[in-house]
Amino acid sequence: MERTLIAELGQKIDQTVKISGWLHVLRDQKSMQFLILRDRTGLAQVAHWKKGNPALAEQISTLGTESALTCIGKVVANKSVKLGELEIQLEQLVVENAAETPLPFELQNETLPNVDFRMDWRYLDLRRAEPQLIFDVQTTLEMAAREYWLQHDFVEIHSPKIMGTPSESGAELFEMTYFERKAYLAQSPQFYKQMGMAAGFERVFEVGPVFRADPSFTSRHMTEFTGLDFEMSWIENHHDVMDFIEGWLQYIYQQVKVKHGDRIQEQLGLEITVPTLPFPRIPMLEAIEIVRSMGYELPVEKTKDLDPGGERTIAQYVKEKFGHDFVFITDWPIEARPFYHMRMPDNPKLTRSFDLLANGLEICTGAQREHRYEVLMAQALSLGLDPAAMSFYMDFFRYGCPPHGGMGMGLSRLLMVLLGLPNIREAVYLFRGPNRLHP
RNA sequence: GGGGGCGUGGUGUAGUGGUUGAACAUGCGGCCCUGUCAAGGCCGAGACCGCGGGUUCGAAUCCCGUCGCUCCCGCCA
Repeated sequence: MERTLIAELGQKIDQTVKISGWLHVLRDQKSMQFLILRDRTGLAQVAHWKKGNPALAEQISTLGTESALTCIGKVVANKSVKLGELEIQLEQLVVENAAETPLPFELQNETLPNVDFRMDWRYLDLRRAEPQLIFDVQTTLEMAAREYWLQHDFVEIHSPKIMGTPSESGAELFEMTYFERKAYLAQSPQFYKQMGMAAGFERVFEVGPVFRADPSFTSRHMTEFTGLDFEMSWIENHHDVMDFIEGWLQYIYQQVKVKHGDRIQEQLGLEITVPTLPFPRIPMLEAIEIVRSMGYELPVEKTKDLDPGGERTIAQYVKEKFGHDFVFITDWPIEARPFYHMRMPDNPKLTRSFDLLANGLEICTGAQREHRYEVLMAQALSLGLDPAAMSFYMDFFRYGCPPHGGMGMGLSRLLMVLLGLPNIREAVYLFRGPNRLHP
């Protein structure tokens, strides 16, 4: 017999069906047993009259909640049943995998164990409705991101995550043994995305793992995460990149709202707001002034960028002044940016770069890249870098590399902001942090 | 790397110096209940209060150390 999904039971009244799922609740009474079964589409009541089959009744009594079951029985309409006004009269039960009792924690309780304990039992934690929604949303988010990229002629790439030389700073790299040599886990696809520009792909994107060896203990950092990256050629400046990001994010929000808006409202009490275009853009030095004028005290050493409190303050300003949840902080001073960011032609102290804050959280960094070989070389040298150590990268700019720019965004950070999640651990399938390598 | 907070039955909490009552919720086990549906009722098991040391007549409670978790800062996505 073919399996029927619980959501489809309404169309099967008076038919005998097979449903499979987890024992959500067992109500074991004197003469009746009610098994609430849960599959990915919903909950349904399975009823069993004990006297009809005492041996089966005894077996049911031993079942622990969360056991994996298959039930065969007749679907009957019954107005008094609160779950869809129908129930299944149990005829046959297959215990596919009994759950031991007690469970490590109660999945359906209002109060949940702390995050760390739930991470130990993540597969059980994920059975709850909220995580199921989160990952349905993530799937839609990634799908929408891809669709938008494809509609705009991007090529998908998969760059290597094992690197022979540290890219960029080198401080936050995981080192590994690679046969007889040392190698590093990529902390960004940055250089390889840019190679796509030198390769004439014109527009590339990548969705892939990113590794950071930072011992960061916060609610928004991980040592391994999924990066959403793209790079595009023939731009005028960094505003072209921001223009693209806006449209891309708007499309993602629209898709999520259409597909999951009701569930998100129902389960998280959150109304998805599709952002309007354009997003506010504020140059960094102006942002610092605004934050100061609002009475926020930046740490004295912060003259070139904002601290997280400053970011939240500017986000609050933008929300009040423009009613917007997003803001681009643009034109960062060179001190706060890597050597490959292009500098302003009329002000070499500033770069053609930006960060994107969403509800005060940094979710994205981007820039126009310096594509002129001599200029790039000079910028690297002026920051004390050794271009020879990354000659493969410098070579990209020797034989006709177009002007280009792009950005990198954290998938889980975006999901966090989108769904108002308090901790990035809730927004990732399996969390990796300085103290978390299992499961 | 720096700082704050927390650590009590499986889980979530209460208790913050005093007599063997460490409580509550939930889960677990048993019994009861004519179909339940956030089911309900009764009974029961389950914690030497993270670990080590100290102060005190007396420590879950105060102090020191240590480990674990968590949040903030730094760093970033």
